Amino acid sequence: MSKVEDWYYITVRDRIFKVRQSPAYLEFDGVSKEFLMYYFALDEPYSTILTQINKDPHINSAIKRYYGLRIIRQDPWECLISFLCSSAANIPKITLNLEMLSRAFGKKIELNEFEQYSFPNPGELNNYEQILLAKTGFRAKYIKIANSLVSEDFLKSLRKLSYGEAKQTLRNIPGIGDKIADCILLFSLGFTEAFPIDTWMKKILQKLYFKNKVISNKELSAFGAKYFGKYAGYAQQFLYIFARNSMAA
DNA sequence: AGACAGGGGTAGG
DNA sequence: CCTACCCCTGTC
Repeated sequence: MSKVEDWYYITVRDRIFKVRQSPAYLEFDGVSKEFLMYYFALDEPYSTILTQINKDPHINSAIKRYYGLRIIRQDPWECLISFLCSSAANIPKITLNLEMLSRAFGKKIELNEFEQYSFPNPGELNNYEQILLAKTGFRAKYIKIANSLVSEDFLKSLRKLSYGEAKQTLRNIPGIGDKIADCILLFSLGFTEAFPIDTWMKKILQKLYFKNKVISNKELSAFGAKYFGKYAGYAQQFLYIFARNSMAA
C-alpha cells in the first residue's frame, strides 16, 4: 500500500482501492463494501477473539497497547510470492522485489491520479531472467517453480483442507517451510490458528514464557497452538508487534 | 571509501 | 544442529 495525503492506496492484483479512517467511519473508494469487509476481516468476532487469546498479563498489555490491530485477508497468490521474497530479507527489500516484479510482469493500472503496476497472475511469472532482475537472488528459482505449481484452483482447494493438511500442501512447494506456510495460511486464507514463528516471535516467546531459555521453533509452535487456541494467529500478531517495538535491535 | 554483518527462512549437509 | 544462499542496507 502507499499513503498519498491522508488516503491509503491498496493494490490487489489488477485493481486499486483507497481507504481512510475518519473518527466514526471507514471511508473507501474503488471496491464494494463486501470486498472491504472481507479484506480487512471485519466480519470476525473481534471482541470474542481478544477475550479468547487474553491468557495472561503479558499478552493483555500487548492487546491494550495495540487494540484495533487486525489481520487482513490478502490475495493468496500475492501473499505466497511476497513471502517467498521474505526469507533472509527485510521489509524495504521485499517491497523493492514486489515493485520490480510488478513492473516487469504487470500492466499499468490507476485509480484517480494514482498509478501502479498490477501484480502478475499465477502462470505469468514465467521468465527466470526477469525474476532475477527484480533482485530476488536465490529466491528467484522458488518464484519460478511456484509460478508453475500454483493456480487459482490450487489456492482455492487449500481452503477446504484442515489447517495441518493445508500447511503440509504448501510446504511441498520449494522455498516454503513452516514459517512461510503459516504466514500464507494466516494472512490470506483465514486460518486463524496459524502461529508463524520468526526470529521476533522466538525472542519474545522465550522471554515471556520460557524464562529466556532457548526453545526450538517446533516447540514454540506447539506452545502457541495449545496455549492460545483457535485464534492463536491473533495472539501472534499482538506479540509480534509488541516484540518489534519494544525489543528493537 | 571499502569491508563487513545481518536481515520477518529454507534446503541440504 | 549448522551453514550457504542473493542482495540491500546500516555500521565501523
